[in-house]
Amino acid sequence: MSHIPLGTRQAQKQKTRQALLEAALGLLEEQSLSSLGLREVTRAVGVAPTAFYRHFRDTADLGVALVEEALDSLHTTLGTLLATTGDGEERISATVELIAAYVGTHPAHVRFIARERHGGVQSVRAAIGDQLALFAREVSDQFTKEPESAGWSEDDLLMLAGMYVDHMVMTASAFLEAPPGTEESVANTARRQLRLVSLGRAHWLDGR
Amino acid sequence: MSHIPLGTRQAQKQKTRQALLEAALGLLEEQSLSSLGLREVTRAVGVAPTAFYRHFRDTADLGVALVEEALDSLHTTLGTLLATTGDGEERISATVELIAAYVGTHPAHVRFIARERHGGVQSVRAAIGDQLALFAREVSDQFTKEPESAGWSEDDLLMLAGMYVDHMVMTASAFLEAPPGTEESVANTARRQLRLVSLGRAHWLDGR
DNA sequence: TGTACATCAGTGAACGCGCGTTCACTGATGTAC
DNA sequence: TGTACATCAGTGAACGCGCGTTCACTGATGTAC
Repeated sequence: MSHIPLGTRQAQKQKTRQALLEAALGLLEEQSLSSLGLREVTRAVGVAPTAFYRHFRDTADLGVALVEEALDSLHTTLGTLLATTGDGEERISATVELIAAYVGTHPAHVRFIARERHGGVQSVRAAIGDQLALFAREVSDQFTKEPESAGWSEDDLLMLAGMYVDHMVMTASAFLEAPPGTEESVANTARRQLRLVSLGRAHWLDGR
Repeated sequence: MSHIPLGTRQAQKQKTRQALLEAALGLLEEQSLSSLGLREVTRAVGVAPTAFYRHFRDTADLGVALVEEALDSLHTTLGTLLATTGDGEERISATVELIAAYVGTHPAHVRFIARERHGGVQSVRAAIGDQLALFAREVSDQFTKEPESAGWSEDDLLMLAGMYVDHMVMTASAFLEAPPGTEESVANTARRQLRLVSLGRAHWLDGR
């Protein structure tokens, strides 16, 4: 956030902190945060175990920091998505391609969020829940501005936004798990699901 | 499954095995399978750590057994759901109430499935994925028999069934996380989501 | 610019502890005759 | 029914190991004058 040039000492501290976060993210590819050890992380970075405490209270604390980092990058992507307008087929395709691209550039972040969303560490679960609720709120605010939402209650728009956010996380995770070569099938399913929700949205007020 | 009376020895072995599974399920309320220790489990049951090996190779193996147990009980519930017919509002309400009831009677199973579906243990993730795919297949077979599905491709029905299965798991998990007294709000959201999907289904073939 | 002192990110030794796994065992249950 | 032997679920001691945490430390960076 800050663009004030940091002193050498602070800059080095940030670098170590970032290295710890990245090492942890790597180690979390094949385990859950709940079993991640502080010594594993420092070993991967090449610092003494005790250096960990200069940055985080424990691995749960590091997890919360990872949530912020991961969802910050996702937030940027979401902004791109909301900026594009139009509802039809081309927007659906663009959305799915954006998700695929995000998974391509941030696979470890996606894995982390999908895994720890319902994971065994309460504080991390709460942090992810809060962030996703904020996303849903943003999506719903965008919906409010669209003509398709005329006549919708605030609650219903939030429900719809929540479905899109959930779908985005599920789809991102599906891309991640997809065996090489099957990504197009995941994309195809994701597009049809979005089409279905979009149709539901279009007829939501049909019976008044 | 078997109703042949077991010998005393085999019966006792089954009892211990069941106790290990139940103790593990309890311990998994506040951690992930990835960090569950074999000694924790045997300690909770009151047997020697080495007794564990008479039943499971390791905790991942126990996890796969838990998947089978958990999804077997869910399968029964799903059967009830598929047996009831009709599409409108009353079926939606019945579905959501059935999910709520299931969470009430099997909270630990729900937590386990939601947590480990994207969890850190590959074999367990695969087992859950396989079982949920089977569920989707069953739901889709049921859809095939319904008049509302006339004109639908097999793939599209499977996509729809998958959305229902995913929604069921997400809703069950939401009930679990819901602070006491807020269950009705979760139920209300779940019903509106089902209504949206149902509307999408009704208009799927509108443009041919 | 130079000097004296304060700060603090990272070190490394040490600790007690619980882990997973091995092994030879025990004693109740099961089986053959 | 009784006896002799086989099976095998659960035991308990022992092991080496990596864990999280504490503590006093070092030495580069930052600050006051």
